[in-house]
Amino acid sequence: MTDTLPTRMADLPAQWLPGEVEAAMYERWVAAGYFTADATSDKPPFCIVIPPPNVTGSLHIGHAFEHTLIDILVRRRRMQGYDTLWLPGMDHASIAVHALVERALEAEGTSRRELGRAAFIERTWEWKAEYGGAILAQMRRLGDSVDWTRERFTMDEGSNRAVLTMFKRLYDDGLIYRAERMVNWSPEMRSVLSDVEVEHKEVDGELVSMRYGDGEDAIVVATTRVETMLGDTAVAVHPDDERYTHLVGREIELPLVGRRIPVVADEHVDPAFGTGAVKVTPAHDLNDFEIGRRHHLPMPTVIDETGHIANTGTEFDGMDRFEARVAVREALRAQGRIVAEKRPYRHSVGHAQRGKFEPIEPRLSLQWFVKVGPLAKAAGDAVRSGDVVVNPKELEPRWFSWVDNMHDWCISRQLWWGHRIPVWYGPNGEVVCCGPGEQPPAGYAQDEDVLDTWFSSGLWPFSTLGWPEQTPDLAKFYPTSVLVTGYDILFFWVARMMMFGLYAMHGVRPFDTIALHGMVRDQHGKKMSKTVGNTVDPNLWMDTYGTDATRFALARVANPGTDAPIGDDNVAAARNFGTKLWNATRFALANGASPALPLPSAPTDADTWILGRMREVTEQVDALLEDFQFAKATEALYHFTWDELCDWYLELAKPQLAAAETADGTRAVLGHVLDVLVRLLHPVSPFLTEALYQALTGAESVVIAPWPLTKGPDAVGVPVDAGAATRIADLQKLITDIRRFRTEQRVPDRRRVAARLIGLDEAGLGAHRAALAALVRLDEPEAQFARTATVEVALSGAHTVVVELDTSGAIDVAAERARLGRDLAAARKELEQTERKLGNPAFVAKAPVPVVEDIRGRQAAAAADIERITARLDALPA
RNA sequence: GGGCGCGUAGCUCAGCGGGAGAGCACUCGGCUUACACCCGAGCGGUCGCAGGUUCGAUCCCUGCCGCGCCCACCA
Repeated sequence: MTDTLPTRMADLPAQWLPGEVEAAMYERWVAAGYFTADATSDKPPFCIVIPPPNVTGSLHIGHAFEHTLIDILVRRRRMQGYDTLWLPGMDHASIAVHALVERALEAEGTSRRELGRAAFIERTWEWKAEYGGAILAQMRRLGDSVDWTRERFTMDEGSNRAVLTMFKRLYDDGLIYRAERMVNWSPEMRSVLSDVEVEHKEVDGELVSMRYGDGEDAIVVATTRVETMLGDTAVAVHPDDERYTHLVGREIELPLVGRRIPVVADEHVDPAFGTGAVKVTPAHDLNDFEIGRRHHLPMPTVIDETGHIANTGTEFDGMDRFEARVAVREALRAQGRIVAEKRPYRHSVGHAQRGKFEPIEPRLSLQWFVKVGPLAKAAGDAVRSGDVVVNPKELEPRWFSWVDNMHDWCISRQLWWGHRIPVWYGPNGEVVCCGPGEQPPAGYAQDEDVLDTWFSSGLWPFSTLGWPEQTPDLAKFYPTSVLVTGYDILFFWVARMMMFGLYAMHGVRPFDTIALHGMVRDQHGKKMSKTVGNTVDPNLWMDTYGTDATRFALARVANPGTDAPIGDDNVAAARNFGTKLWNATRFALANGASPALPLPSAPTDADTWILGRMREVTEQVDALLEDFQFAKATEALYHFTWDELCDWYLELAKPQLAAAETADGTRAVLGHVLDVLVRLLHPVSPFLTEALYQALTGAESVVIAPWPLTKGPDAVGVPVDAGAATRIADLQKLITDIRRFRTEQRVPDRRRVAARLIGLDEAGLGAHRAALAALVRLDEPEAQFARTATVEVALSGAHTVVVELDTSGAIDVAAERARLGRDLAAARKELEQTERKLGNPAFVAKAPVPVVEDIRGRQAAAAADIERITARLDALPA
């Protein structure tokens, strides 16, 4: 036996292809230019734009998951003859980078403020270069077939031009404005956050009721943020609330501060909640801000940008907001003004999603906004009209609820890392917005703030293709084909790309399909988190089980829009699968299999059956991948390979290879099926399949091999032959039943048993005598044959094969009785069920004829089984 | 409060109108010349509960119980 594939079992206990082999393959693919797209070719385009991770310095499992799914799509399209372009843009993720760099600086004993703006930015570039290189290497290792030559960074020159162009256009169209609004303020970042960056979470707080005013003027209000009372400028009640009509319009004294504040009537107040009276802090609460606007109240800011009390003229100035909460409460208590306290009081508080997850502070401040109305409307309409498809469709309502109710988008950030807002202020209050190449008049000062990360990220589908230049890439690859991302990022990124794409590209969608995947979870379906310690490192999996196994395992749990639970066991199973395929191919090659051989003109049933299944599976996998059903496609390949090809065809092939008249045909079929299988598997497990494909075919690379077709002259496999399929199914049943008998009779696996097969020809299985003998270790009966046991197997078409065995000795009657007893019970259950149905006149009258016929057939078979098994039981010695 | 979804074998999940499935785990037997990362056989489920539609419901409808996620300015 000559192996053309090495047996790696001995030297590589963990995985088939060591990292160096994978790396060498990857280099070869890159050098051969397989990953390079050509905008001038006439091949159809397939383009995916994606942000690689570039923040933590290590490939996160979520990114490994997403990249695997994208690469599967891209590799399949490449094999189909598309010009594939997987364009990596580099995310600058300003807030996260800012937070991480600040932390790094803190560890070095310095700070952003000490460094100054220019030095901070320089330090950030260094930091990103350090981590960026590491992460790119890890992504290449994952096998991503990315065109790295077109890598774009969102803060490079081209990106800056795109951002400036976009900002200027929106500004000139009146879609960007500056206003003083209630914003989500992060005291830690000292920056504003957009609505989507705020995560509401239930926390145990306190609800404190306190009395404002005295005597007749007394009115009780409640709050969860006592410290904000320092900024109160009114108390509001419902206009129809008779309890308070006498107070409306009067002024009462604000405790601790001593300011006189009015009692106002406002529809917003719910008279049924609490006392029906609300304290109003217009500068630190959105509702209060609206009330303040309606009643022209002053709006003093009493919490500064660092989260400390300020400008109240009280002893609380300079106190942290949480310290002040306690201090103010106790001061009020000292005055006897605390009426009630509820603690703990569960309520929802907004937290900064990035950074340290601290509670955000609503705060009135001057910021830049994108007027989102017309943009969001277009984004909704694009999906409504079917121009853009959301997959899976169940997530569409989420999309609509978001884009149809979007608030204006706050785009300014008080950070130093990011695109700076291109607006300059003149000495006399002039405001100019400068586009690319434009210079502000001398003496003007640029706005200090930078843009939200998602402003530049929203431009990716076209900025990475060269926009605003009219490049060949842009002409060919826009709109891009599909956006693959997690549902968690639908609003952050996808919505922004959609709005900006439709706006900048004159109504042309940025992508045809939004394919949403779920989040990777641990093996128990729990969310992965660093604090719980259930995170997994894809690099560790690649070390332990190999890249292909890691990719296969990830794909195998990827159902659209659904979370993907995965653990070591899944990856080990995927590794085992690769091993199985590897060994099957070794066996085939050692026996001279080759796809170059002509398929046999007189195929056996097994040949016809496996070739028919090959075509079916190809059709299935192709359709499933087209529909982003990665898990099902992978599952189909797994079961075809293991349960059908390896467990049955390979075993049936052994006697065929031993017989001269079928040997060549078997070699051809084996070669053909493995060739197709390896090509179908390549998008999922690229490295393993490259090795196998080259060994099988001697061709240059599976990366550029044709994707298997099921139609036309190059269709793989053969059309399904029902006759062959039935005969193989019968053969399998026969073999399984005899094996079951052997196991239960404790006939040693290795021992050959003489057997007489009756009715084999009548059942159409005459040709399979040799296979049967080989697979269940039967010998031809000889002169001294003495039947000691009989196994009867009911097959299709009312055929029964009787197997008389000479087990040379008494059989275990009890075991045989138990086996037949189980069969009898099953048959009786079947008979009972079918008779119940057939006994129902309504069923016979109303059910479709084929269904009734099917039940009749099953009833007859069950009845025959019972008779046969009963007779067999009776014949057993007592 | 609104929206989406989920409760199926010990665990994680497919199936979604006519005979209960997979992977892992478990039991028993095997180093059978591709593979012990393996082979063979097996155990294991009133398909959350209650109604309804239907000849027929794990599958469709309604309600309930339990759970998850997203959105939402109620002090």
